[in-house]
Amino acid sequence: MSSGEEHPRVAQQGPGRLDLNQFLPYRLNRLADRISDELERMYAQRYDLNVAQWRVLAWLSHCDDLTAKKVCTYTNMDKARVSRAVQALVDRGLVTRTPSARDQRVHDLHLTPEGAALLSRLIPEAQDWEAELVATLSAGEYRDLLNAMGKLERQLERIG
Amino acid sequence: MSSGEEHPRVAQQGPGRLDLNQFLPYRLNRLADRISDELERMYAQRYDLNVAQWRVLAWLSHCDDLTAKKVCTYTNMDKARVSRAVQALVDRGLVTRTPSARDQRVHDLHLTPEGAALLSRLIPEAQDWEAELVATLSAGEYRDLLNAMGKLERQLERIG
DNA sequence: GGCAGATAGTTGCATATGAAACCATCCCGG
DNA sequence: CCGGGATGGTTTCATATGCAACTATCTGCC
Repeated sequence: MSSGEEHPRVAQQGPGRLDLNQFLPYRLNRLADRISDELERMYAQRYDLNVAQWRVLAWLSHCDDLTAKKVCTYTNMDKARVSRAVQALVDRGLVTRTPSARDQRVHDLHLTPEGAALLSRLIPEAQDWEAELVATLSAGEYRDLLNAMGKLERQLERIG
Repeated sequence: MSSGEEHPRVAQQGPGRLDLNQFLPYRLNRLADRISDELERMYAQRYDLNVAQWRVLAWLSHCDDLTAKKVCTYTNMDKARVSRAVQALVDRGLVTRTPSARDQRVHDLHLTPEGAALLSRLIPEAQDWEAELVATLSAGEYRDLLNAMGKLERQLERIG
């Protein structure tokens, strides 16, 4: 760790050169990846959940009457990925999937008591960890950050 | 697209509930993923590059005398992934990999003229796209955003 | 000099993922 | 009604990835 340079020697700027540290997509990705890695370790080690499963559970805690399709749109995950995550959660008895009375194609997803119990342990841990992460930001900085991210997401919809 | 609700009905908050839209790791990941998806489409369609390959190229444009190890530490990518990305770039004649005179274990990476030419077309496109993305942010908001992200990264090092 | 451990990089293997094909159900126009 | 799409969801298949084992080289210590 102390052997190599922590920061690269930067070549002169200019056309055909890209300063990645000023390139938002790169910075955002690096940060998100590192955060994701940390949380993933937490879910995986203690609860044997992968990211997709965690997201499904989190949405189930967040809003009632969920379906796989909704999870796809909310989380931007592929429907195959969601399907497999839900399957794993059903197999573990954390979630129920029942065909909707209205539309037999749709399956309503719900937490089982076991799933709710697991979440009631996991969520506080995740929130504590997040609190520690953002401890260096003031309340205003935190608000501005979420705000800027919201603007970027809306701009993405416009561009894409 | 217009059929489903864009925003989920949110259940009551409380213990055991998690509002994902206020949960920074989730928000950050979703934003980074969406941006990444867009850029990936751009690299892939027009230049037949995947993300790992693009990152290696970008670092090569950014600083001279690079090695696979440095790419690993800078980008947080697995060394196998970097190795395969470099291999692909060498096969395509975009990058050279020569054993270092000092240490036969390390390989110096350099752009070929072809690689530099490709970057000189790709980088402006990426920058234009980024400019469009952040067009909704004021200069101050943009600076604050990068600043907050820097703080989070430093805090991550402390925590992890 | 020479062995023990570290380090750069590659390769083999198991798994996670996305795209596309597929199935079942629903909806709509005639 | 009923036939052609659309839609929710699953499965199949190819690929990308991470981990671990491995090779080759280097470094330090005796």
